[in-house]
Amino acid sequence: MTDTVKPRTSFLIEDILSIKDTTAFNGKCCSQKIERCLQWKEDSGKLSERLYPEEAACGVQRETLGTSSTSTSESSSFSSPGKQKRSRAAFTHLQVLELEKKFNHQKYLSAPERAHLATTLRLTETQVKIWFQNRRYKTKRKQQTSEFCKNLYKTEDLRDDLVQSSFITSFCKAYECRPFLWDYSGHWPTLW
DNA sequence: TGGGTCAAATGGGCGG
DNA sequence: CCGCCCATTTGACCCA
Repeated sequence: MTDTVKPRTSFLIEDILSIKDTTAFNGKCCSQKIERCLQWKEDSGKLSERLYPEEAACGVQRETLGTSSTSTSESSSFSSPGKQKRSRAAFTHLQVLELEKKFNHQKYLSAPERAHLATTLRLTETQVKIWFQNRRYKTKRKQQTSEFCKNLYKTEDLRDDLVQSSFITSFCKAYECRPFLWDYSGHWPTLW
């Protein structure tokens, strides 16, 4: 895996505005989702099974996961036909703690290691894989942001100016959340 | 209760 | 085909 950083994507205003419209359920994905769902069940084994509402809408029944996902939303997500919601497991503190511990030790897991960790934490292999993926991305983004802000302070030489430095701090936070919204090609960063 | 934030999950693109 | 990165969506939670 390389660590090369792709150039930041530039978006047109229309692109940004259309983002919300791209999330409608796409029927074409159905068979693919069922496949994923079956993979999920395989991953889960005896420990737990979870199917997404979307798959359920395709004729597959859904069960709960052994993590602390709230049951209120679980039941409500099926009460309104036509509107499918995906469920989102909230990992327990212990699970996160163990994942973090492992991540601090190694950023990438081999398949056997992942399987072992998944069994230990009562998670699926997919969940562990995705968690590590997200964690690496988060780490990288944080690193990029701090690097970026360091340069910003340097170039603007505003370390002693309280008002402007607090502006930069706010900007850095905004940049970390949604870097694609900003254009930093000019003297000061501007929204696209 | 609405807005902000966090993080699990999705999906596209890519490389091995 | 699988795992990765990346960007994004979205459910859950928190707080003013």
